[in-house]
Amino acid sequence: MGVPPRFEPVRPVRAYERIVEQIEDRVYRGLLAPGERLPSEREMMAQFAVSRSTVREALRVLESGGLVQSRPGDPRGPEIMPFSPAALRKSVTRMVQVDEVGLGELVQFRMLLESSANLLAARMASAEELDAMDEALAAMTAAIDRGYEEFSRADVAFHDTVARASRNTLIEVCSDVVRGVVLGLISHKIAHSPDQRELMEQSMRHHAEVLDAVRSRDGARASRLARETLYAYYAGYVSEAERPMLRALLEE
Amino acid sequence: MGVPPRFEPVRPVRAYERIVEQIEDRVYRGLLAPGERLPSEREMMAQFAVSRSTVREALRVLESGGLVQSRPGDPRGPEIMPFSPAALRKSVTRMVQVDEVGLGELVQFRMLLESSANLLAARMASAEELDAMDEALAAMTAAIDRGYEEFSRADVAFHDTVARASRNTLIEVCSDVVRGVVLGLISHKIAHSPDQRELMEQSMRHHAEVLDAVRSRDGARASRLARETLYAYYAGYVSEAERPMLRALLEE
DNA sequence: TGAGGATACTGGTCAGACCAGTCTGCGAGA
DNA sequence: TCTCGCAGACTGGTCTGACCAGTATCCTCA
Repeated sequence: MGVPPRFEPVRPVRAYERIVEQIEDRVYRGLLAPGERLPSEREMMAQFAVSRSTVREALRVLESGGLVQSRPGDPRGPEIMPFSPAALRKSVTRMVQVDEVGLGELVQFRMLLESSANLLAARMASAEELDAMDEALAAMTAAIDRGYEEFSRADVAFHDTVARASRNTLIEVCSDVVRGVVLGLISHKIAHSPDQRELMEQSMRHHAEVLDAVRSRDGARASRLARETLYAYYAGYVSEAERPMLRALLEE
Repeated sequence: MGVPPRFEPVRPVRAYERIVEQIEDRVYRGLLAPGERLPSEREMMAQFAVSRSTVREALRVLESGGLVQSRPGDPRGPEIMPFSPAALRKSVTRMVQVDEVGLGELVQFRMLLESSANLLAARMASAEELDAMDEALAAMTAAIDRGYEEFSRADVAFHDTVARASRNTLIEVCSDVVRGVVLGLISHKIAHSPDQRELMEQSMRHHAEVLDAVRSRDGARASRLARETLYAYYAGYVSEAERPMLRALLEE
């Protein structure tokens, strides 16, 4: 039953890291809420008993993580920010940029997320949430004449409404992030597509079907629709080699 | 068809951000590969024509994003790091810490990820990958007598093998991250549980079943097993109010 | 009462310095 | 000839002190 002695590699702990930890900890424990302010750099330098450069390095790290934001000239000091998926988005974007994941994997992941979101929405959505979906769909219909840019915004809003109805913040945020990255990869292709209007109308029909399935509480159908729709919409942009992995999510 | 003039809020661009961008860009375009080195701070300060503090702030941001790593005394300069899910993990951990998501949502998300991973593994796993799963399962059996710590490690390895067989890096990484966060939240409860051994043996049986389903290419069963197993294992740690959302993923 | 500017702050950047640590290469000893 | 050990030239981490361009505030003056 002897547990072998497992040692962890040690890294020198730098002063600015300790500062980051202290501030993170305070935020995590709710002692520092979004909207509240940190002391000014010069005051923190006194409180932490370090130089201003050290304080600033800590602030840069916190800022890059989206936890705080500094604005020059603001006498109230750096602001604690509410959670934002920006950091997540950046991580995923990075994975894509370094070719750690390809478009096929992204689309597959999105199929997985949206099919689950639809399933859960069909099973848990409240009457108000169903109404919100109605409105979002109407907004899409209205936007179809105002160009792809506007339509895309309305489209995103619809997906957001459904994702929110899934009652799972993680699904909501991840859907948002992955959708954003996918669109970033191919939006230029869509924007230059000759049959834009056809694409929009097709998209409309699909979304109407999804809403119908959600409204009639048919989770299985809503879930399947998400996968089929995404496949129909994106398979053309995915390399032949990656398409089988998308199809693997269709059958069942 | 008039697109309303959409302006974006402007933020002052700071010098260190431009440095971060330049380096990120070089990494994304493959001009700077993992293992390669950045010039020393003093040399970058000359190349970018800024002061060392500015270079250092840029390096801190890159380092907090896991892109580079500095080690004092290393004459080769900061190292470009391979992709690591650490940044993702931190984002998710942060969401959990600020109560943006609860244990229920985490477990639900994990059910979703692992059920998909199992499904895909059943449909795509190669013979080698099946063998690797066999080995991982054997390692678990062997670890059961060596305490929870060791067993848990083997357990993680098994899940990793399955996730890898799904052929989707995003699923693999997210599973890893979410599993880690969940375990971080409740591992102390398990470690102090009186019926540890019973838990481990139950876990073994479940994993054997999963492997069986994957081997016989029964994706639907492998997928369902993941959801059921996770529910059985974790529902007890989830608040009553959140349990229905887990059960919503069980039926079908 | 209202508009104006002085003031005291803020963060962003710079310059130059010291320290502890690591790596390298040279030379002394075997 | 080979090995060991030490000196030096680097590295990053931190500090001090300074300047600048902004912003918020308040106080004065019309």
